[in-house]
Amino acid sequence: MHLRRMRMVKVRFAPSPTGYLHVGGARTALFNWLYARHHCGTFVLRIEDTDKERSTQASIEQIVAAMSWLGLDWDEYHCQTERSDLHLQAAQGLIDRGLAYEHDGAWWFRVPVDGEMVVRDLLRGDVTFKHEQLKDFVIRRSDGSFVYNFVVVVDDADMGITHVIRGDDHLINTPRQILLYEALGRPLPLFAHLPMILGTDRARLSKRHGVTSVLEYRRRGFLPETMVNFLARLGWSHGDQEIFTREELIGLFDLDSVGSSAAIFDEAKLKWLNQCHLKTADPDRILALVKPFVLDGREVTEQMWRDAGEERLVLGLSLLRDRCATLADLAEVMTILFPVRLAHEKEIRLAEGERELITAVVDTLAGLALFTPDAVESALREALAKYGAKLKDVAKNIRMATTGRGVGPGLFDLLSVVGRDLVIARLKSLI
RNA sequence: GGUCCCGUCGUCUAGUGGCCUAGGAUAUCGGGCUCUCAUCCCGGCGACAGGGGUUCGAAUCCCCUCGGGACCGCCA
Repeated sequence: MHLRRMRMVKVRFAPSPTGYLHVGGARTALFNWLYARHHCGTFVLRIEDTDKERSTQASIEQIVAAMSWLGLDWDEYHCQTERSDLHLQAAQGLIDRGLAYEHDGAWWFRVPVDGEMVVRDLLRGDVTFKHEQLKDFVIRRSDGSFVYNFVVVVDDADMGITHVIRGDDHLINTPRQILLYEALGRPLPLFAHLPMILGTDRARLSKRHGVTSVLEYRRRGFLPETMVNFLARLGWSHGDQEIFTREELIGLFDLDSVGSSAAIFDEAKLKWLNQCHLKTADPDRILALVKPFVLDGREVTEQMWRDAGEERLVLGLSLLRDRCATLADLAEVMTILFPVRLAHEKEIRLAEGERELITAVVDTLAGLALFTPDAVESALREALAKYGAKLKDVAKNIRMATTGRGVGPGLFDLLSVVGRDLVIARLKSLI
C-alpha cells in the first residue's frame, strides 16, 4: 500500500491568470497531462493567482476554456489565493525556527551562505548551483500576500506533487525552491524542465509574435487534435511518426523521449497537420464544427443550413475537405452548396458557340431524375457528343459558373453535390 | 555583465561510438495524374556551429571558442 502510494504519479499545471493561454503554456500543460494519463496518475490544474495586480477572472476563464478545448481534463482544481492559511502557517513555521526573518514588513527567507546544491533534472541531468550565488529572498510581501517561489513549494508539497514538469525558465528558480523544501522538511519532487517554444526570431514567445493564443487557433479553424498532436511533437518524438491520435499519445508519451533544445512554432507545418486531421476526422463531427464558420459573416443563413439537409452537407464536406487546411477554408468552399450569390474568382468568357452548348447541357441536366455523379457524367458527355465537343472545352466555365472558382474536386462529383437546382440556376446565368 | 540551459537540413525531428557517403516530416523546386487544383504519386535542393582532443572508429564522449536563449522583482 505504501509503495503504491509512492509510485502514484501526481503532476500539475500551474498557470498564472495574467493573460490568455499561449502555445508554450499549452505545451507544458499537455506534457503534464500526457504524463499523468500515461502513468494513470493525477493531473492538477492550479491557478497561481498570487499577483493581485495582474490576475483576472477573465484570464482564468480563458485558460479553462483553452484547456477544455484541447481536451486536457483535470482531476483537481485549486486557486492559490484560497490557500493562504496554509501558506501563512508554513511561513510562520520558518520564522519561528529562525529560517526566515522580517525586514521592512516583508518576510525574507535566509539562504545559507556556503555550500552548493545539485538540481537533479530528469531532462538535463545534474545542474550545480552555489549558495553564494543566491541571495535571501522575499516569501511574504509587506501587504501580507505570498510570493510565487514560496507558495509553489508549499502547495506542491502539500498536494503531494511527485513530478514538477515545467518550462525551462524555471530551472534557475529551482535551487531556491529546493532550499525551501529542505527548510520545510518536505520530500523533494522530481524535476523536469522542458525546453521553451520560441518565436520565429528565436526569442521567448510574446505578443509581438502574432498569434500565440490557443483559442485564437480555434477561431482560425484549427482542430483541437491538431494542436495536441503538433504541440506534442514540439520537443517530443517517437521515431519517424508525425501523426498521432490522443490515445496513441497517451500510450507512447514519456519523459525519456523529450528533447532538451528549444523549438520554434512553425505554422506551415501546423496547417499541413490540420489538413491531415481534417481529412480523416468523422464527417458528422466536422459538420458541427464547421457550421459556425459557414454562418459567420457570410450570406448563408440558419434557414439555408437547415434546408440544405445534413446528408447533403456531409457529402459535400467529405468531397470538399481534402484541399482545406482549416475549418475556415472549408467553410469558404462550402458556400457553394447554398443558394447564395457566388463571388467568381475570374470573369467567365464564353467561346464561339459555347452558349448553345451550355444550353444543351442545362436541358440535359434538367431532365435528370437522379443527380448522381455517374448520371451527371453520362448526361454531360451525351450532350457534348451531340455538338462534337470535348469535356475540356466547357469544364472550366461550368466549374467557374457553378462554384465560383477554377479549382476543386472532380467536376461530376462537384456538380452532383451542388445539386441540380443550384447547378441549373447558376448555369442559366451564363446563357 | 553574472549565473544557468541549449546548438543535426529554413522549420520540427530520428540518431545514445561502427547499421550515417546522416533517416523522416514540413517548407521549397521539378515531374506525373486530372476538365482544374491546394489533394495524391514520383523526384531534386538542403544539416551534424567551429576548433582541438579520447578512440581502430565520433553527429554521438571530453575541453575550448562561437552562436542562441532563460533568469537576475516585495512578477509568475
